[in-house]
Amino acid sequence: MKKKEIIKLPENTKYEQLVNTSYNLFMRHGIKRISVEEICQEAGISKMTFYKYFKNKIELAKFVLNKIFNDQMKVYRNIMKEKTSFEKKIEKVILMKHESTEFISKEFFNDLTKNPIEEIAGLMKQFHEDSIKEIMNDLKKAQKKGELRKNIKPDFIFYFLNGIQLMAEDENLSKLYSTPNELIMELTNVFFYGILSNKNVT
Amino acid sequence: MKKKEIIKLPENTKYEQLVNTSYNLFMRHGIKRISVEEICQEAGISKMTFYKYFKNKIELAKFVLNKIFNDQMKVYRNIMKEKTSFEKKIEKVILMKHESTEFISKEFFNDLTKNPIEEIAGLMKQFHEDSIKEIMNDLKKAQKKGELRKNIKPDFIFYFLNGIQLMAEDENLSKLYSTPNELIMELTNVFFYGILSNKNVT
DNA sequence: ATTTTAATGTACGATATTTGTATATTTTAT
DNA sequence: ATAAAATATACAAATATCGTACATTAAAAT
Repeated sequence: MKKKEIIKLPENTKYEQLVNTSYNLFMRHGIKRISVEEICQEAGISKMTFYKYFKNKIELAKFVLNKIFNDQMKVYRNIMKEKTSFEKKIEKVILMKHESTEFISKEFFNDLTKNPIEEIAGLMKQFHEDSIKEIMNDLKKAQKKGELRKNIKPDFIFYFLNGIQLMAEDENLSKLYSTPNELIMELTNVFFYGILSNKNVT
Repeated sequence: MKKKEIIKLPENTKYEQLVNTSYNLFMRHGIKRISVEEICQEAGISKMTFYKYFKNKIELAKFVLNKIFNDQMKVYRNIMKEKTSFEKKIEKVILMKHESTEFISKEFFNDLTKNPIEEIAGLMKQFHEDSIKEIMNDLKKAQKKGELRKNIKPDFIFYFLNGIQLMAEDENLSKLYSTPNELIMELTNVFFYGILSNKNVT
């Protein structure tokens, strides 16, 4: 007789405790530095309970990252729904991006880019592509509405966005900034404001 | 033929690099979480060089803590030398204490109190006693000058200060505050302002 | 009250990481 | 060219972490 496969998932206090504390710990110290036992201690649960909900630390990290990503995209979509100018929206998005990465420590960022755990790296790539797709869509719409220069090819924008991602991962470039946030902020800034339709350009 | 025992210590770039980066890493993550290799990588030195200057991580940590303590005491003494009212000085000291612990992460604090490495704990105790002694002295002086209530026994103040230290280490008390800083701030506040001479009291 | 279920604590072998040192190589200054 | 200082690499020994098994306790359901 095997054990039941169905586990009542959410709304569980222990479960939420686990997710929340690991979220905080990961944010402050990255994934590598945090041990399962530390998470359990901090969350006030036993190790066995941990392994009931998550196969291992990586799975938990993936879940947490998912949460972060989805939360961010939710905010992004809400901003895009607003009825202000495209320029204002972009401004807000940049600000949002900046603020949301503000608690993300250098070590967390490094865990995700420099010495990434294989699985996590894949997840991050997925997230990146998804967000690119969605943003691209919005950009195309904006272009049609004349809020962006018409003479920029969507493909160019796509590769430029990828370039930004790569640049953000370049440690030589990173060295020029005291925090990853600064670099990312700068890059997105250049990206968005650099391609904003000049009022005199067709 | 043994190697020379004398090593030219300071002003060395590598040496300073080592001390500074470890200071930063310790502050952000505590001692336990940081490995020697990580320090070396971050500082851009080899492990061999590390072990030339410091016997091990603990010794380095002790050195760094020493530096922090001495720097703090220097600031304290400078404040005490000023020619304002005792009340104002205390205010400044509290502020200084608060600010100096502001970069000290929760994890660093925990390393020093909750699960302390034996040697480090001893050092911290020493620091604590030294500072108590010095502060006590200043308090006695202030008492003589009538800036503090005369009817408080120095011994009481001594034990009260110890009590503060203990309270700061009590994790049940800590839970009431989001950061250790807040708790410490509160405690010192109560201590200093609670015993400040009421203008109507002899 | 008794049974089921869920959570915990302890212990443990298997891995993985970290430590501190030895050795050979490279760099720097003289 | 030579000596002194720093580095890279490799490594055994010590530690830490992982994931699981088992016995125990706590809570919930019957």
